[in-house]
Amino acid sequence: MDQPTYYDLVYAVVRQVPRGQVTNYGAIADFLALGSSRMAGWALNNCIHTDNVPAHRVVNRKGELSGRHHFPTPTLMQELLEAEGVQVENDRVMEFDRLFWSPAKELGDDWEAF
DNA sequence: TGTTTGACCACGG
DNA sequence: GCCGTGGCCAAAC
Repeated sequence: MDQPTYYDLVYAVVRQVPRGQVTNYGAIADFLALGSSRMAGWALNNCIHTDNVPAHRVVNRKGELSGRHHFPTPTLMQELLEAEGVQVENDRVMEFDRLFWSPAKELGDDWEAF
């Protein structure tokens, strides 16, 4: 395969994000011990080659839809979130603190089992 | 093979 | 509370 292992881990974590909730790059990077949040972004950048990865549920630490421009259409990310009941305004997730989903907190440190 | 960039984050001013 | 800088790792040029 032409994709490194941690890419699959990022995809798997993103797939575990419940509908109607969101997470951020830092949480994923820290949970997978990638070493830097940018790796999460790089992995998500490659997710365009992979299906079943709800990348619209991944935003930056401010709750902004930083990756919307990488979607097929800039508005698709917001559309998907709103379709799941997440209020999005001015390209930012409303009540982001309440909708935030932490993999380390929900899945636990001994995840890895997939 | 060295430099630049990237869907970021934390810290300091 | 906003802006600039550093750090982090990997891939593209």
